[in-house]
Amino acid sequence: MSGGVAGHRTGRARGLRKVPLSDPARRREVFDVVLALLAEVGYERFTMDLVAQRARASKATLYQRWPSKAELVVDALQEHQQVAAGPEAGSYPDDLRRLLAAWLAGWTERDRGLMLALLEGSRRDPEVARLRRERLSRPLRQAAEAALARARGRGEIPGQVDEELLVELPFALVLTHVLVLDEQPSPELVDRIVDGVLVPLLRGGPGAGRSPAVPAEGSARPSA
Amino acid sequence: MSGGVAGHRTGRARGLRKVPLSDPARRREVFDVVLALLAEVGYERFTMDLVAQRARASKATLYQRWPSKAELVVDALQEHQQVAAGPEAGSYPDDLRRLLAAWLAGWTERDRGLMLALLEGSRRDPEVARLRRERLSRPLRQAAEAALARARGRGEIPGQVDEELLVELPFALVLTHVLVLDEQPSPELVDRIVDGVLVPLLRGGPGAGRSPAVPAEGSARPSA
Amino acid sequence: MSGGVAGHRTGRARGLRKVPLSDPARRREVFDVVLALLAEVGYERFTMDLVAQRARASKATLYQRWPSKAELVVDALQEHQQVAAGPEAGSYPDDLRRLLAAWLAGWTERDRGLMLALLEGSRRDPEVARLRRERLSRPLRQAAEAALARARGRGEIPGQVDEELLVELPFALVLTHVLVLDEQPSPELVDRIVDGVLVPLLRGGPGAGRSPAVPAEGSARPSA
Amino acid sequence: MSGGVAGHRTGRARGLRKVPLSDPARRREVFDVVLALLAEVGYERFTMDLVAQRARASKATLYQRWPSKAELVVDALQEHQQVAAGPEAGSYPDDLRRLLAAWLAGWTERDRGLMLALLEGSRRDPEVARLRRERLSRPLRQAAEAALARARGRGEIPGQVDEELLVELPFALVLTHVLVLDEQPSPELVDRIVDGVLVPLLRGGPGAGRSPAVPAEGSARPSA
DNA sequence: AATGAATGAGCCTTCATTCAT
DNA sequence: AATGAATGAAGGCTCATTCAT
Repeated sequence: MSGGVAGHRTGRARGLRKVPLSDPARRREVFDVVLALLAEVGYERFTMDLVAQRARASKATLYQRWPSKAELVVDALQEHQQVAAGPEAGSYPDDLRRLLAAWLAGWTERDRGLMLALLEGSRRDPEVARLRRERLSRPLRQAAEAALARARGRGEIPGQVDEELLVELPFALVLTHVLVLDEQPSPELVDRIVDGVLVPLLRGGPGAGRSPAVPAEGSARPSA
Repeated sequence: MSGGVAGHRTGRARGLRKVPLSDPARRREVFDVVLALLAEVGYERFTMDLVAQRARASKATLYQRWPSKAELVVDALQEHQQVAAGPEAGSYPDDLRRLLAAWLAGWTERDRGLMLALLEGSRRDPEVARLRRERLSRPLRQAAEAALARARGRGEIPGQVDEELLVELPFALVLTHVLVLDEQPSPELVDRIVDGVLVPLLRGGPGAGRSPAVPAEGSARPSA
Repeated sequence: MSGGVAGHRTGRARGLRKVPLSDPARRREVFDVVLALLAEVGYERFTMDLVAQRARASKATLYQRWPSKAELVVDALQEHQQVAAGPEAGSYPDDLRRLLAAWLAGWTERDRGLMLALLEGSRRDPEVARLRRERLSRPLRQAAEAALARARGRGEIPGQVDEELLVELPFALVLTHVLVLDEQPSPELVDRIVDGVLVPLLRGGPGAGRSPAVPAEGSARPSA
Repeated sequence: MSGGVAGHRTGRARGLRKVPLSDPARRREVFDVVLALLAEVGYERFTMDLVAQRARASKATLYQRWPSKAELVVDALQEHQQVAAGPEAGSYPDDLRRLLAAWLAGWTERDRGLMLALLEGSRRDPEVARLRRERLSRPLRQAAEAALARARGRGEIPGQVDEELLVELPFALVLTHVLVLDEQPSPELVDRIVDGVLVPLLRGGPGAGRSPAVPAEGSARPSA
């Protein structure tokens, strides 16, 4: 009664014991379906029928565990959140490089769609909106702010720079690339953001921003 | 009472003269309803019934002018976009300040929702996606790139700066504030972006870069 | 203000004087459109919009002349009827051969569809049903009955033969081929009916049915 | 009165226990409604709403079992068809007499309408057309052709007779009476067809044709 | 606890018909 | 007399949710 969840399609016509939704693995299975669907079609076109079908459960069963579509979505989203581990490098740019890399590392194709679904669902369901803020924005922001604090301590931040925007900057750029430009975020993008924006931005300050590999301009690609 | 087969409905509830949709003012009226609705509920939950109701038209009438929901939306969006007139100030930061200010000037509460609806609709309808790129993103980007070209001509852009990201930067920050942080964009935000990010970013000055007149890349075209 | 109707599409963008529906040629033009449409899509899917579009008239104009879709259809059908000229040959089979040939001669692709439309429309509109009986069934039946009377006079009809069915026979076969088998009626079919059914049927009788070209069996094709 | 936002509708009007569509009897019930409706109004005016109403089911329920109107119609028609058991009498006329009697035996008033609906639906939906051919026309035709083969074996068919038309003949006459003449088919009609047409047609006897055992053409197969 | 089945309330789109010019 | 435009009433199909087993 727990066994490897085994979500394959290997002709499970009849001979599969029904796994209750109370089983954590089964739950995860459902969440996977939910997240995949959200990413694929967005919040509004996400239907309980689709979930039931793909998760090989009946809608009634789903409704027994989650009282509404909104709650199922929120619950799935909640579980999904992986808090980025706080990095600690020697300089703000490098801290950010790691932070962003860690953030993007967990991204699959679907997270791009999830991002959109999250924004879309926020309008319909305040709970989704809260989740968006708490789970997506805040942790990253906090990690970035911690890095900022360290940088400030080291005197890396020029006085003229708006610190709040500085923190938002990298995420804003990634978001724009993902949402508006339909791009899949890449490690190169991280480097371009750090070397092409953050480093120059911090240069004027006391700490006179040191930057590891400075690739002049454009879509630089430090080959090592 | 309760018999009566059909035929009641005391025509034209509020003494409103029938104004044809061909009338430009009436069209604008409908577009206003469409945009407001889009902003309120998003693309999927936007219904023709709602439009008809609010615009005091019949669905059939709407369908006479626009062959589908998608086309009505696209048409309304199209009409709505006012391309910001190309600013021309003495410095890149000031150019951008004007550009952003012009962009945000037309923003009402609803434009946040519109932005989201556009993103949402893009996934469902390729036509909406195309529109978003061509009519909404491109003009802004071009204006910003023109400003960049002039700045480059003046030697304002340090060589290390990633020019593409530089162009995206201000918009990305606005977008983030609007979409993710639920903020209404304000003139102060513009100033913070310009003074707290752009200016410091460009501080290195010409010396840090290369010769003043390098048209590097993009569709930049030095003023001749 | 009458001129050759000229129903071509030769770029009649603007420069075409509006021809009133009172003009007989214009009426015929409309009827042509109606009949073509009926044949193409049947009675139910026939729409006033389609008529208006193809006839380059406005629906309101059509409604001015014909108070309803049903009446337009009926009127068009009425005009369309060409009464088959009564033939007069030396024998019943030859009479029928001519009669059927004359009937089918006027058939175009569209008449097959019209036949169906007529049956379909009969259910909805009693007037169409009446038309069907009066205009389609009766004239043919009368011509055939006249031929039968002559044949009877000549002693061509064996006593055992059911005369009513004998009259219906050829039409029934044509109808079946057209409606049920989706075939376009051909001159060969007429010969097969006359030589392969009528002639043998009359053989036993006093007149001992003479038949011009007797092609043994199957889909005979008298080459001359 | 007139206030109340929603939620009235005193459930299940007539104390009808909810019987699932999976129940065969319930299915038959729905099919009865479908067939009756088709017969009454034809294919185009047949609506899912009407079916739902009369069958006391909800449209959504119907759509759960049948993915489209076309499929519901086809399914109902399919179930309805009872292939006439192959008769086997001593002579072709008697064989046909039985075949026709069996065919018409199941006919109710509504089958006339059904026939029309089938013809009508065939134009709109190829699936209906296929069904009509395969399920309705073919079985009859095959039974008739089998009878013909036996008759041929017995030397009943005069050589001059067009065998294909001979097979179609009785059905064509019935169809004409039913569809064009608005008659309800009666046992008398069968006798008139057999005695007044078939018998005289075959009177010439074997001598008029050729040797008794000529399997000429078609899918005829002399009884071993 | 899981599920097959049912359903009210829409949603997009179309059609015959009527107005106002 | 002709037409551009408007519209109530459907019609096919879908979705979140609830029953009954």
